[in-house]
Amino acid sequence: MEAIPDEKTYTIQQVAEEMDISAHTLRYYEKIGLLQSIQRRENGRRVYIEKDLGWVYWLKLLRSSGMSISTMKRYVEITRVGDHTMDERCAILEEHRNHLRANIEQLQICLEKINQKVEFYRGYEMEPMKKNGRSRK
Amino acid sequence: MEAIPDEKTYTIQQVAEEMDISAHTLRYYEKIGLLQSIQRRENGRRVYIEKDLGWVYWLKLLRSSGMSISTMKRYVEITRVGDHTMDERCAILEEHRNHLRANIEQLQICLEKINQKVEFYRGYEMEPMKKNGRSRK
DNA sequence: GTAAACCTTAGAGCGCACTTTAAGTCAAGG
DNA sequence: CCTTGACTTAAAGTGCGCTCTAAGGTTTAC
Repeated sequence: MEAIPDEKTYTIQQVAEEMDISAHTLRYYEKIGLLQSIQRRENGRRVYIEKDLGWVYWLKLLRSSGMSISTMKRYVEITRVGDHTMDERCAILEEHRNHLRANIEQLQICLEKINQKVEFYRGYEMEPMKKNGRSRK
Repeated sequence: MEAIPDEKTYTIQQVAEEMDISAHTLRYYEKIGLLQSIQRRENGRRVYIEKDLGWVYWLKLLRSSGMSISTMKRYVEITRVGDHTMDERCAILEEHRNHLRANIEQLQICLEKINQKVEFYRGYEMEPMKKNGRSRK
């Protein structure tokens, strides 16, 4: 699979440290099919190459942006089978992007309301008069 | 506890619908102490008033912005005991706000990278030449 | 009257994403 | 040789935040 003869390789611990992910999680991701074709030494130990680190990076990014494991699995699987799945890959990312945008927007609204509350408390500290009601909607 | 004589009241289902939260979750929140002093009818059924809806709204907001149940509990408990806990309440909100801001920033970075990927796919669809590598860091 | 709809409780179950455990293999250092 | 420590596996366990179930009580509509 690899054409490059002397590519830099990594042990599971090295990947864990470099990519800031636990070795447990790396094995877990491989087991459930998120990381595929991780090479092994003769003794069975995992050998990671740059391409694998690239995947770890990308998977971490998708996870941390809220994509579910099952969606990531779908993405990985169709990426594996060839270039003819570009359309669906794109569609998955676009849908995720929409969720993400909505999510960010929602969080920004929350942030504003929390800010308002903090300011209310700050005002109260200055001048404790009467507690006013909460507004909603 | 209530001075207003004819305040509008709500059943658990009405609250569930109006606030878009399940009746199960309302009971659960009450059980774990997030919703306090919900009144009851003679037959034991819950009666919610505006103030309670205000709390539901606020709790939903905190949850959806990523505050943990246990932090919300702390917030609720100190709010209950009186105005001398304003400082701690404010501190809780400020810390949460910091997390939230960091979180939003992180998500925006993710969004950008996903956008880049989408654009790469789009470019590929136009002109499928050679698959390039993933960049990281 | 009686069936359907809605409420109550305590407690069990679930889905997700890990995280840990147990039991074993292997390689290097002293 | 023996210990140490990093690795392997399958499988069990964990924590969170609900979500559902079971068994029963009450209210409303016909």
